[in-house]
Amino acid sequence: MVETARRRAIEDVASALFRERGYAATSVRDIARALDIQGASLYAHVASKEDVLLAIVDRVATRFEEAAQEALAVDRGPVERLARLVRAHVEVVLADLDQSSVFVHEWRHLTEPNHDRILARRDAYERRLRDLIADGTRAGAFAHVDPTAAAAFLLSALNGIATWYRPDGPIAPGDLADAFVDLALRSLMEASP
Amino acid sequence: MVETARRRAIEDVASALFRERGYAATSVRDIARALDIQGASLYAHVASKEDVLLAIVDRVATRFEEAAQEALAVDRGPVERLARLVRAHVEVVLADLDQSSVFVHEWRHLTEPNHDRILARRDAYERRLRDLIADGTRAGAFAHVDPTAAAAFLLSALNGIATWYRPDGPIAPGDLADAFVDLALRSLMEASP
DNA sequence: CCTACCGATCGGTAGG
DNA sequence: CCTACCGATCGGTAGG
Repeated sequence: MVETARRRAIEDVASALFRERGYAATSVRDIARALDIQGASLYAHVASKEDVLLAIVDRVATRFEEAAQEALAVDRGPVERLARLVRAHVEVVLADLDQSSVFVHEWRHLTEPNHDRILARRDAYERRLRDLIADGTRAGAFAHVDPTAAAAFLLSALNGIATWYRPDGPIAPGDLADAFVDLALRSLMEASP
Repeated sequence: MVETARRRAIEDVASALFRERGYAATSVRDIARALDIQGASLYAHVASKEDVLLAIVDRVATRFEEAAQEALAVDRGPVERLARLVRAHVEVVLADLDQSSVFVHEWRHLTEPNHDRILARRDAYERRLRDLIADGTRAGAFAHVDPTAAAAFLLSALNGIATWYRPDGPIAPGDLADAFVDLALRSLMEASP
C-alpha cells in the first residue's frame, strides 16, 4: 500500500473523524462522504478500516520515538534530559492534535498482531521515561518518587493535551510547552522548605 | 426507571465492557450475554443503551462533585485545599476503575441533552480546580502558572489513573494516592533554589 | 472511482 | 425474561 496523495487525504479526514467520534463509531462511509466519494471507492486506496487506523497510529508512534531519541541524545543531567523529553513530547502532540488524539485513544481498537506491536512500543517509551526518573532520583536531582507512578502521572498529563487543547483558545502553543515543562519538572523537584 | 438489583448488575457489567471495548464497540447483546440473558430481555430493565451509559456517567459525576465538596469544606489555605481535592479525586477514581474509566472516556457518546449536561458539570468541576490554583498563586502559595494549563495538566494526570492503574499491580492504592498528592502539590510549588 | 450487492450485526419493538 | 422480528447500517467484494 503506497502512500499516495489520496491515501494521505483519507488518513487526514479519518484522523479528524476518529478523534471526534471514535474509531468504532466512525463508518467507512463517513470517511468517504467527507471526501465526496462512495464508501466502496475507499477500498481502491486502503485495504481495510483498520489499515487506516494503523497507518495513523504507527506514524505518530514513530514521531514520538524519533523526538525522544533526539531529545535524549543530549546529556547534561537528568533535569535537562527530562525538560527536553517533555518539550519534545508536547511538540509532537501539538504538531497534529487529530492524529495524536487517535494515537492516544484509539490504538486499543487495533486487532492482533497490530495491537500488541503498538503496545510494546508504548511500553518501551514509558520505560525510557521511568528509567530517566529513576536515574534522576538516584542522582539526587529529583525527589524520591515511585518512578512508575511518576511516569504514568506525567504521560497522562502530556497526552491529555490532545484531548483538551484548542489552538484557537487563549493559550499559545509555545506558552503551553513552556508551562508543561515547568509543571513536569517541578512535580519531580523537592519543594522549597 | 427504578434502581433494582438487576439494573445495577446491568450497569456493572456494562461498565466493564464499555471500559474494555468502548461504548460504541459494545453491543446490547454483549451486555446481555455477560448476564446470561437474551439481548431483547435487557429492555425489560433499561430504556436504551444510552440510558445505561448515562446512569454510569451521572453516578460518577455526582461522586466527584460530592467528594470535592467535602474536600473543599475545610479551608486551611490553598496548599491543603489542593492536597485534599487531589486525594479525594484519586480516591473516587480508585473506588471503581471501570465506572471512572467510562466517565472519563465514554461520556462523549451521550447525545443531547445529556451530553451538554455532563459537559457543563465537568466544566464546573474544572473551574473549581482552576480557581483554587489561581487563588493559591495570588496568595503566594503556588508558583506563577497559567491556571488553565495547570488545571488541565492535573486533571489529565488524575483521570489517567483510570486507564493505567491495575489493583493487582505493584502499587498499593494508598501509596498511589500519596504519590499523586506529592506530585500534584510539587508541580505547583516553587522549586528550591 | 462507480454501481450493485453480500452476509452479518446493530438497537430496538411486539406480544406474550 | 423469552421468541420472533423489524429496518437500518455495518465492513467489504465483484466486476467493471
